[in-house]
Amino acid sequence: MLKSMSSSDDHLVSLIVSSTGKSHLRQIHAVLLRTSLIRNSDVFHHFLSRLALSLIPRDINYSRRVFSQRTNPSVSHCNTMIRAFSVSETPGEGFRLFRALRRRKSSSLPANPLSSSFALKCCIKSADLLGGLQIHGKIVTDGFLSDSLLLTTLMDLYSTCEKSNHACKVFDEIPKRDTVSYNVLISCFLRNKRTRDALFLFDKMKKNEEVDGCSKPDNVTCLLALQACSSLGALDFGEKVHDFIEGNGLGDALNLNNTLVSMYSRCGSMDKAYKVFNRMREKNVVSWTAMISGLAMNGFGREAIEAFEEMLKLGVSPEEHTLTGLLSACSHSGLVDEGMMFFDRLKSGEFKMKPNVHHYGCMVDLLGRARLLDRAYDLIKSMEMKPDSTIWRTLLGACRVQGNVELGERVVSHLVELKAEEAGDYVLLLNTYSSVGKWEKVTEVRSLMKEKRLFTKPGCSVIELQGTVYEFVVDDVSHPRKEEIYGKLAEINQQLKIAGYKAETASELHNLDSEEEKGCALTYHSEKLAIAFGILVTPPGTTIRVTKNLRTCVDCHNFAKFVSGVYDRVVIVRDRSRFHHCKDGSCSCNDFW
DNA sequence: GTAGGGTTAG
Repeated sequence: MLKSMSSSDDHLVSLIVSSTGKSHLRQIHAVLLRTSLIRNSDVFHHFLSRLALSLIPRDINYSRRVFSQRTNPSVSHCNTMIRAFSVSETPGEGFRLFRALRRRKSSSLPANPLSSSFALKCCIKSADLLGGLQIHGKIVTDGFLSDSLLLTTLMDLYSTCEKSNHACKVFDEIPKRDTVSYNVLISCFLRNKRTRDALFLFDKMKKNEEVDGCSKPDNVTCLLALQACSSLGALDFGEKVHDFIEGNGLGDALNLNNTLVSMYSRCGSMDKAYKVFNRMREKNVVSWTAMISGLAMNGFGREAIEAFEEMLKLGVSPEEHTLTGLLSACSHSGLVDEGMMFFDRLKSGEFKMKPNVHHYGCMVDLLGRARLLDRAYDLIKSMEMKPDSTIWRTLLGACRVQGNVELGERVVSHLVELKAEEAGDYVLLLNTYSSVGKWEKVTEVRSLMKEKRLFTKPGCSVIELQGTVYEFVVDDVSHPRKEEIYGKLAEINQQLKIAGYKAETASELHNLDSEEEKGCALTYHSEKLAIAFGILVTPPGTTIRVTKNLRTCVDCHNFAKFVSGVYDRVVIVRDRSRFHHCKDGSCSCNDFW
């Protein structure tokens, strides 16, 4: 049966949907109440939708009031309200409304997949796993398990709640998986640190696409895959994604090109980053920032400054990220005067922004490297905003390098105050003590760490060979070729010793627990294992690229330098904060250890 | 326009 609507209702509806602003809607509301037209379900729904969803800024209180005045809301009315709550600051209310709706046994309101969908959105917004599990139960009893869209939303819920295994199970149950469901799972893997699984899935999509034709990677997939490559430093895989982008007509997408520039930089391949950047038909501030930050990370400080100046010349206004890249370029390349000059210009308002916590962080790093520790401390104290733990850690790192015990202790007390102490902080303090021979203090810190039950994060290094990513941890024995790898490492150690390499493990107490247990047994850091594996399985002359999750230590840094000379290989190690391009026995980095 | 799924470039 077609619903007939009188011409005046029609007029009213068009008035509602074209209404602008809250006062306008209030007037309409008054008319609706006066004429009793508010009782008309359709008219009411149009009004509620406009009020709850289209009006910007939204007024959830007004919507809630209007909704509660309705005596017999329909499923659609409830759905609109649940949806409104899902984008409000009180998503929990949406979930409660859903539960009330589904509990109303006496009512004849039918189960509706959209109710579940909007309620899931509410749970996603508030990361409410329990609520999500309840909705999942309802989806099963309501018989909605064949609804792919609904299941995709459910996956997103599990992803948000860090339950990637649940998300995988739901994915397996989706009757018809398409590009979006794959993308949700990939983003779930990225969010939950299952980066290698994300790449595996990208490959699977490409293969499946030939079979079913509806899971072809799109620009979102490529963006996610490139992010995965960036975080792993997986250059070969990144190039495969790049080829796919070019081969499928996505080569002009600005966001993809910007991400490509960033990916190549973060994989240590500045020439490829440059190539993409230069070929871009369209560039925005993000493109420039990606380039500047990439140059900074790889130790090309002067080039980063040149790029920044060229950007200004072209009339592109920098953003906060741009300045972060620029200042970090100065600090990483030891360009103290330049860094200070840019920071002064930033403070003067020339770039139409105020320095943020990241900008201050770069300056603390810069001053720390310039051995101006007290100035760095004063700078932190002068900040308008509250210094975060990262900024204190930067200073702590500088204290360790320069053996400044007194300031190091003070910095740790700030971290304690912030309730942000980590094992790594105490390791830095401990190393500061040991660098000046305060052994009783070293023991004290060790027992303090035990007392506080602080454990160091395991170091992990990855190396990619022909698109496959291999992962190593300290003293890794999980690799099938472990004997060969350890054999190779022993050989490398011998060769390096001849060349003058001396293991330097005393100053870096990176692996406290095992070191104590094993006495003086040899401990192999993950990056050494990864480098040895690379030497073992690649032909002579091949560049070795290793990515590490933590900062690399002095010893491994020296190890990489010597390997580059003795084995005539370019060794590129990316650690948590920068690149070490080692060639002919020396490193591009400016870190003075 | 009474409707629902993924991305937040640096």
